[in-house]
Amino acid sequence: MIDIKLLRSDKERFYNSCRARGFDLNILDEFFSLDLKWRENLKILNTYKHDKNIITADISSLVKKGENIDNLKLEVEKINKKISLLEEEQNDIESKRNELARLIPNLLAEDVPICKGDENSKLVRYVGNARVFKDDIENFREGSGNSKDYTVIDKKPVDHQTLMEKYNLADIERAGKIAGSRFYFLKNRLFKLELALINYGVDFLSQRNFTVMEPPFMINYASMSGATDIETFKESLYKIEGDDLYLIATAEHPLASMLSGEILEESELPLRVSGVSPCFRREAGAHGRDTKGIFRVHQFNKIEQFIYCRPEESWDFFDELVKNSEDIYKSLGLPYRIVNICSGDLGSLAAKKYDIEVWYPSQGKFREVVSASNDTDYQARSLNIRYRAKDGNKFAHTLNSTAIATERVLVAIMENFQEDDYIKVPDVLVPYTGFSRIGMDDI
RNA sequence: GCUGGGAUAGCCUAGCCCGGUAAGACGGUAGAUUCGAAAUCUACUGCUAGAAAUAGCUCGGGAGUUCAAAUCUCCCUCCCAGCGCCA
Repeated sequence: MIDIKLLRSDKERFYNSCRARGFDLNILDEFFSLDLKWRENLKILNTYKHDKNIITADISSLVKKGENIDNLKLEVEKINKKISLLEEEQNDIESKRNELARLIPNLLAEDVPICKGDENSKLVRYVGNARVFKDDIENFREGSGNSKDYTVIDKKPVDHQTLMEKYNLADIERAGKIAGSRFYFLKNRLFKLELALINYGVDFLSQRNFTVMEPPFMINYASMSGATDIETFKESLYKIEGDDLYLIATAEHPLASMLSGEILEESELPLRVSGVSPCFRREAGAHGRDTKGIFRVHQFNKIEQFIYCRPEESWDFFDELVKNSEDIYKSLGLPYRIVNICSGDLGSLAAKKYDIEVWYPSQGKFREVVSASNDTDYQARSLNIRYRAKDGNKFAHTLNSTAIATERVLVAIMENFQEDDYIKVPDVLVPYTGFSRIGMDDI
């Protein structure tokens, strides 16, 4: 949620930011007209209530003296009628106004590239040495800023669903039978590789001062609505029938709402927490995209980084989050690029977002594996997360970033490290898997 | 799931039975005092509207009774104790 006082006092900034995002400016106009009416009504309402308070105080003293109060009662009754009439209108205006306010997105950071659609995000850097199929060279060079760090391969790389079939690593069909499309059974060494990835990620973040934890996989409406936006409710979230519970779409949701309503000591900040959880997503807007395999599924596992910090430090911690994630992909030996996501493609909570995209040889494309956002005070305000500063309580800043979305990374490992009759396991994972290859009939 | 107890401001706590301006410690900020600090004293110390004076709101959440609700009634959430069930 944006700062309503700031919105009133610095309209131009919000109009510019919203325009760059392609946000409907009529919503801002409507907000301001409702807010004006709300403030006018509030003034009137308060004078009514003041009048009433004076009379009830009189009644109180008359009652003590044992005198008659019937006339005053009638007067209060009249005022009460006026109050309840106006209050009804005011509540209506207030809830409409607040609903609109909740739609207004965070202010953009200054270095966010401006764009209308999606394809104007800016390359930050490319790192690694990608295996690029000879027909995909142009794609690669365009996506990597004309990098020369790649190796051409003449044989078309096999896609992950074929590899999973070949080495007996998943059962998509039966998952479809019992749950529907976009589900999977992970089997054998692919499943063990996932466990290894999770353990590796947990150790990795633990060494970088994150408190690692397993959060609740379901949270209530109040927490969810504070942690995310309307769009996510519509597109992503599963609701539990009969209970006030939603399945989390990322560990960010419980990690953010964990401290809702709390006031932190300044000395506790920064607070680095990490959550490992399954993520449940309806993928309502993704019909027909990435329908094969385990690339885009309704349930996947993810290790998430989350930081609460003081406002003046949040951009440093944004860099820290990106570096942590980047180091993970470097250590796995996966070629990736980092992209500064442009204004039109940014979620409403984020002031700025970097994606890390790994090269997928069979697709001949960089695809997202990490999303790192600085939500500044937007999320903290919705969740009422403050810290005690010298000059009063202030909203903290919150940041989040994927560390490892395991299914996406499994696909990347299979595709990037495929050999003719096995898949090579990244060296850093071998201590966790106990095997260095995935081949035929391996168990 | 059952029975009982509880939730008051940053924190601790009074008020509840018996309805009438939410009292008091602690902590925090500023000032006085001091060479400086401690101690002491004074003021301020939630939210909303307002340039301000000021006014309104605020006792876990919601509804009701009443001229008037922290206080009475009903519903809900969470915490504690005991019992029951359970991986």
